[in-house]
Amino acid sequence: MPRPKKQLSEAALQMIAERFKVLAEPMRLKILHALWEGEQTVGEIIATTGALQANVSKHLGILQQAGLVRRRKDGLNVYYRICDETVFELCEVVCTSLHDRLAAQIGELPPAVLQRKRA
Amino acid sequence: MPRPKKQLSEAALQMIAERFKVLAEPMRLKILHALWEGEQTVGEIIATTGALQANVSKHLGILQQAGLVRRRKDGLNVYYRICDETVFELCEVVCTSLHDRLAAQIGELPPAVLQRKRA
DNA sequence: CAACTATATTGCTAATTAGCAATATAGTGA
DNA sequence: TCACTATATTGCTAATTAGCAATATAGTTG
Repeated sequence: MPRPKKQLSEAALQMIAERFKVLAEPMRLKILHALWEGEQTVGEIIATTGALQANVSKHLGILQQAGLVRRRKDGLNVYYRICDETVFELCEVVCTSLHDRLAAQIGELPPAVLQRKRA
Repeated sequence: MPRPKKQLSEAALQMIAERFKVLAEPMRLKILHALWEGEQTVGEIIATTGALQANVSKHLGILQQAGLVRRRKDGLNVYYRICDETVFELCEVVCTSLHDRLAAQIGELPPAVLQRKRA
């Protein structure tokens, strides 16, 4: 059955795609994940992610530009925190979708009759 | 207050980023939007989107590879339909987030005192 | 002021990819 | 078989970008 039509302009498509693009980098997801539990300094994020300082700084700039994180400066340190909670919702939806898809693919394979090894 | 820790492996981050990457192209969003109301042939999608045949075909291949759409062949035509409804949920969450962000930015500007023109 | 630390920026290179044009493939009908 | 239509694939080019190295900036402390 047909769905109700929703109109989407080229500009809207562009903006939506842009948001997805920001989230389409594993390192940025890693940084967001590091901020899951609360704000951190750049130095802490560097330590958590293992990335180089320049790259972390650039990614944080991109995340801030997209309005996903916020800066707070205190002395020499700069603290970043997530300011758009939909980030987590998006990742959760994607994770569920990926999980369902892989589970369905498993279901299409013949059942594993033999265990090759025992633990 | 700190959130409960959720573990995410590099492989998981990679897969999630990959999904976002597929959605990070306006033309692919346009194709998905065209399929919002139901399945369409490639020819119909070409007409709806205004893109060249080769590009539509390539994008459809990417969307199928990602498990977002399904092919059904009937004679000369190939019908595509969306097979992962989370696509719409993701776009809706993003739209809401973008809307909120822009509304907040408007709120930080001084109020528009004068109308430049009347309709 | 100088020396130090934390973060940001710039220049570069390699890899990815969207779009285009041309060609290939598959299904239909005469 | 041939001619035709719908879709897929391939080769190419231009644009984008992540990561790295080096440098610049800002804040602190002496």
